[in-house]
Amino acid sequence: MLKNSEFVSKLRNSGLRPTKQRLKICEVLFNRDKTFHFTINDLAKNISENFNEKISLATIYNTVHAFKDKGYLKEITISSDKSYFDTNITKHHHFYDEDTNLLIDCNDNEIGKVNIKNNITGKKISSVEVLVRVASDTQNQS
Amino acid sequence: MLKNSEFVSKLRNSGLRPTKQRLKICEVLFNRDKTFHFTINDLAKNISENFNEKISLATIYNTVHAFKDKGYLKEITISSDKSYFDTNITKHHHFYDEDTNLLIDCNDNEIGKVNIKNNITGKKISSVEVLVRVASDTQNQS
DNA sequence: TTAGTAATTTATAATAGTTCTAAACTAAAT
DNA sequence: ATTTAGTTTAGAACTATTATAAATTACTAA
Ligand SMILES: [Mn+2]
Ligand SMILES: [Mn+2]
Ligand SMILES: [Zn+2]
Ligand SMILES: [Zn+2]
Repeated sequence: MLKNSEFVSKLRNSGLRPTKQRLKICEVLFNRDKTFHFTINDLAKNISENFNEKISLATIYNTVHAFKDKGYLKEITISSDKSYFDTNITKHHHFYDEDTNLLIDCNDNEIGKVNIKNNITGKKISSVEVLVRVASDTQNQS
Repeated sequence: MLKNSEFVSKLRNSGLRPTKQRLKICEVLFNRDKTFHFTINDLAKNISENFNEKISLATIYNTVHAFKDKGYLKEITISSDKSYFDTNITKHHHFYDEDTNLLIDCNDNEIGKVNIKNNITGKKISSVEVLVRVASDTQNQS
């Protein structure tokens, strides 16, 4: 629930010029109560259907990647043919519903802390992500 | 370390005809001591460089997917632009070295059991996968 | 064996997500 | 105002993957 002037500052502070396109994307992504997951295609469709503005696909890609680089979005990879982005940038895990293709955040009461006992020598852990795939109880095992 | 006649049975038992191409792919994938991770491209290159046989890319895709469907391979998705396959079909987790783009299996002494306290109602867990991204200790935080 | 058939392979086209290009446009600095 | 560097854009290019449809091969049953 941030307002326009806050987005302007946020962008300026990140070295990104507050253009009309970026502000619209900020509004769509960050001006809401709850975080959510989206694909580039979702976002493009959302903007073109619900607003008069037409933002080119290239700009949507550029902006989403810029926001990811600045740490305002996280990227979640579930399958090789689609990339999901997450406006929840806190450390958390996911359920992936294979029936609906929907990503669902895990709370700490759903997945306990992952215990990493040994790491690769000379390397630093940059992230730890758990993906729990779930599917409808019926129609299993092909 | 399986031999040719074993691959023939394995394929027949799966309802797949033991063609020259499938047997060659079995040999490359399964006739070794240790499991490993590969991309379709790795596999295609491996076959074309190390053997006289020329297997079309379409057949490599078809075969790898057939093997995955039969449970002889697991697919691991790390980034949206490349899919990895794993000849280790046991439940296990991975380190992903962002410097070298290499996947490394985790042993149970490296990552403890993931504790899933609550699951989505009406859904069955089909897999639980942990991916630990690691990178060189120097040159962090862009 | 020898057809007959269904499965498989293959080259190639098509598709889809994403990145690149280079020209037009815009925000900020002087 | 003018300049400059950053940004947007349409469209081309790229890349991984899937689809197509004709040729080939593996199996079946006479
Ligand atoms: Mn793709
Ligand atoms: Mn792609
Ligand atoms: Zn999330
Ligand atoms: Zn593995």
